[in-house]
Amino acid sequence: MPRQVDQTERRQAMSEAVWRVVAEQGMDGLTLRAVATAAGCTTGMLTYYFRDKKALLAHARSLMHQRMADRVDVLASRGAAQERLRSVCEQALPLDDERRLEIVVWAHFQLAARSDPELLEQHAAAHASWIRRLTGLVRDALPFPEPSDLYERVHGLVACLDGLALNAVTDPGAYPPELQRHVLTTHLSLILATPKGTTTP
Amino acid sequence: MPRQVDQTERRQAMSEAVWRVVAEQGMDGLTLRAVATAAGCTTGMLTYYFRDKKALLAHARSLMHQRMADRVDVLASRGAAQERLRSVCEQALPLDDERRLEIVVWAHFQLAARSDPELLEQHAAAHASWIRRLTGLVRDALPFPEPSDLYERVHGLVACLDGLALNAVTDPGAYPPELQRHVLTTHLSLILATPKGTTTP
DNA sequence: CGCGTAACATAACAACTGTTACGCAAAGTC
DNA sequence: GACTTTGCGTAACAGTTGTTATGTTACGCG
Repeated sequence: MPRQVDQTERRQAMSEAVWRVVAEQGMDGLTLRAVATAAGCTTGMLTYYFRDKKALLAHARSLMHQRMADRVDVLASRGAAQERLRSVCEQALPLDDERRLEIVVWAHFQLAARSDPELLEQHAAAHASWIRRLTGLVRDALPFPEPSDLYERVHGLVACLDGLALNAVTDPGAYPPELQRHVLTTHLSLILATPKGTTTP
Repeated sequence: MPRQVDQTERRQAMSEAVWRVVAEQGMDGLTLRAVATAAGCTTGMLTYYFRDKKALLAHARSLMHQRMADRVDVLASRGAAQERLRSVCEQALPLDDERRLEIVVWAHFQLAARSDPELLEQHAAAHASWIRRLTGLVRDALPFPEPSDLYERVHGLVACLDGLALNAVTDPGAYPPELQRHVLTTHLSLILATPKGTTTP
């Protein structure tokens, strides 16, 4: 056998190059040559490790989902209930460069899923899993009996995280990490401090 | 003078074709030929009314922003304070096909603005204006003195609307209009029914 | 009734795209 | 040391892209 290389490592490096290109140029700037340049290799190497562009994109998406899930898994198992909830929520915010990159790419993938039924299915599954996880964390963190509108509260929290993340990566100057944390703190307070909707419709 | 046409109307029709293409195919599917097909004309006609692709995109974006602003203007001036707030918020949610289209296109433009300083500036201005408008509406709707965390509450509301809209257009089946309205109701209740943050950090 | 110009359509152009084929180097086996 | 196979670079290919140039139509004025 000739020289051996770590194929898994190569594929990861190329997927990370995909992330960088998507984050900087968007989906319409995602060309094989741009990825090759970002990865410091040639298009021939890309086609050697991936059948076609679609396979490269699928791997890049899958790897990102896996990394995010792993990080959340760790955070969701340590600390008190309210601390676990908060730390997991912060993982969905672009508080540093790494998460900023992830969120931009994630948003692009999410929008791209709209025109690809296969991607949409994967996204829907991941989203449902995310909702379930946050529901459990919110339930554990509640200092009072489970309210009847828990379902809506969690969906509101998820939406707030996604929207805040999207706005923050679009205009980072207007959404410094402190502001993001304050908004999250306020929202968590409202959710966890109001026992039942004294609704004013 | 030869036959006269309403150039403004033509430009609007072409911009609306841009919206449809972006909503269905994304930014990387936005080609002049695709727009021409969607508009029922030829690429020659597109280049006759717009210098280049960038000008076409700029017009499409500008027209969309103007239409959204006009609709909000009307809603923000009729009814009681809480009703105005709610109706304006609902304009940011994909509750029907028209707004679904707008929100998808808006999201694509927002992400695209990340790699174009000029677009980013326009987006930032529009976003700041949106925040200001909602701040006023929330202030009017509050049944108690202005809380110290009003700024964070409004940003949380805006984020919640954006995130909810994004998730809803991505997977409409999982976010029927009723669910969107319930989430909005719950969130508005939390904001308007809790006088001060009895914060549980 | 010409006829000039606004309002288009058609087509050619170079640049760029994903994909495929081909070539070569090097590391291990015999 | 010949030989095979993995690992990769180079280049050619057909298709698509935005842009430009060149026709062609038809309306309204004189």
